[in-house]
Amino acid sequence: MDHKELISKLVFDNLNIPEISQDDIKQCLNIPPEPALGDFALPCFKFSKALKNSPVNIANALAEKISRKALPAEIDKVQAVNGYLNFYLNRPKFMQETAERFKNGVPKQDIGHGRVICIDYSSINIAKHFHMGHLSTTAIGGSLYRIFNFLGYKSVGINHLGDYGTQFGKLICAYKMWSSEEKLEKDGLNELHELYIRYHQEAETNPQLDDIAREWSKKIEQKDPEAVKIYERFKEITLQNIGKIYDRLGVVFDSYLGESFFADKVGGVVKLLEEKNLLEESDGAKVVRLDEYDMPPCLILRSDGASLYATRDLATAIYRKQTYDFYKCLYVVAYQQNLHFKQFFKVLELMGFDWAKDLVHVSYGMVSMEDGAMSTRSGRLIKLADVLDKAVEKIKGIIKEKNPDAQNIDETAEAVGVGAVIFSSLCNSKIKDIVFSWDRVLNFDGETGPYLQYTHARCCSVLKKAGVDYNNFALPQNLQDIEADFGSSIDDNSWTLIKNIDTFFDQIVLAAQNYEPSIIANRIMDIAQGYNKFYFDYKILDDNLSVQKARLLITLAVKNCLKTGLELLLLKPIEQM
RNA sequence: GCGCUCGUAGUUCAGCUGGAUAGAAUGCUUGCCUCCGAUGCAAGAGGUCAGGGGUUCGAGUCCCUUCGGGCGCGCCA
Repeated sequence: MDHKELISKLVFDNLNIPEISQDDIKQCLNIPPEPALGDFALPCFKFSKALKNSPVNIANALAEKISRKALPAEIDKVQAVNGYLNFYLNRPKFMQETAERFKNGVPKQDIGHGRVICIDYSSINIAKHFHMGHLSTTAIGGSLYRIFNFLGYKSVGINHLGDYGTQFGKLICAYKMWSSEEKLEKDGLNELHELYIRYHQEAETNPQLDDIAREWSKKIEQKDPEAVKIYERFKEITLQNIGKIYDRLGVVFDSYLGESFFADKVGGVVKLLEEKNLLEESDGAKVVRLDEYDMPPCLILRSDGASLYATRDLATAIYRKQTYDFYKCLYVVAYQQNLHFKQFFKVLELMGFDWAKDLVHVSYGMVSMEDGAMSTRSGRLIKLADVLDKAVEKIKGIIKEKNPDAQNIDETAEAVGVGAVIFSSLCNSKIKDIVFSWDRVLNFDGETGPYLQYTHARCCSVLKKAGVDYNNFALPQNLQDIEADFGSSIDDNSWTLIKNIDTFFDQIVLAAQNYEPSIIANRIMDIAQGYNKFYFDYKILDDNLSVQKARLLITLAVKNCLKTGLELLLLKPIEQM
């Protein structure tokens, strides 16, 4: 029986209000703001009317009545304060149970039962640099991918490549005029980036360029061998470059089917829309009216008959449902596109697909620069690779300074530097906008990734010193038969720490429900802070082996939470740094 | 103009279905390594939870309204 169940039963048995059930009482239970006020509290204000008495008197009477009989072993005492009925758990017992429960890792429940979660994330554009604006979708999606797998779902990562559109005609036009395979070979994505910028500059004074570009676009669609060859080369260069970044970030994809794949599959969608009588002509274009739902119409076909973003998204969603039979399909895309997703989800629903309700737009805030939005076209952007490199370099300096004898400095600096950047992107609510700042992204003090990794390494270090084989969760011989004594480390900090560990799994579930990795980030931050204070307050390797065993078990539980949490946030739980 | 969204210490942010004295981190000031990793720990200072109404025994949290920032609103994605 869990504590809420136990406590609500205790109260129910002593409170005689016919219209209030044990379940109602359970619902009312909450957690006091600080440990000094107990572990669970029942506000008695609601009973005031029924009992025609003041909340203070009710709480006092309940406390007395409950305390008169013997309390269950889990509960230490019951106290009434200002109309609240406060319950105090037995700390050593609870700490022991929790630490034992987390000894072999974070205990898991299978909530997913293998159901498929499609996650459309990162979804980069061909021929463009991976810049800071792309980090959120990649980090959030990559983290959700791991979170859902952890919970027993089957994640399917989809990189819906931006590989379709008129910009590729422009790029080929620019390539033919100003570039060559030699230059591509040498400068790769940088060359493509420069061509893109140059094209837009020159097109302003030379409108003929757009005509040539349009020709090339048409040639790509008609599968003209030369156009396709050049275009495929652009794609190859992009994927090579960005693959390196994905490796560094630790994100994976199960599919790279992009827009071009779906561009010639929109016919079926249009036909279906016509059959359902949803399509309407308007100013030469074909639209689905959504007035009834307080939304502007959803554009399906341009006046020249070409498909649009929404059309291809409809085709893509149908394809994904057929291919993966997903339980949910997530789109990790910035909030600018809120309306687009609302519209396209609604259109799918109107088409009669009941699974439209399983599509979720996971929207997040945007990253901008101090002087405005990032833009590839104008060349105002900050490349992620540069940020990662700078972070790694700075970390390397810190390690060399503080821990000159460290092993594998390069490897460690890579894990910590990259981790710091990822963490900065995952630690806040995803909806918040971020103004990029070098100072902020390169600050490693306080609530940062390095702090978490440091704390994990610190745990490993103590455990190792004590002879704990933490990879196999085995205590050393000399502690095996000793009874752990938790009684000597039950202050409020240690207590809060253990309670944060106790509910760690629930937080992971909450993070999944809200598609919000920052919930996990906040929790492991609390655990790390609590542990660092614990570490300072107590000697882990106490001479008294019973005490030592208890503290090692707490350390192991902390380590396991940090490891799992870090991994779910794409950070590496390194063992020394 | 309409719609969505955000507004909490100087700054960046937490704050579970409404609950007790609003919490961290970072600036800043100042302590702590003869002891398990000082990338650590602690103390001080810093708040009209944007303003105003309302619902409630109780509002940072819910409702209305004003102000301010961001985003979106037909042939881009």
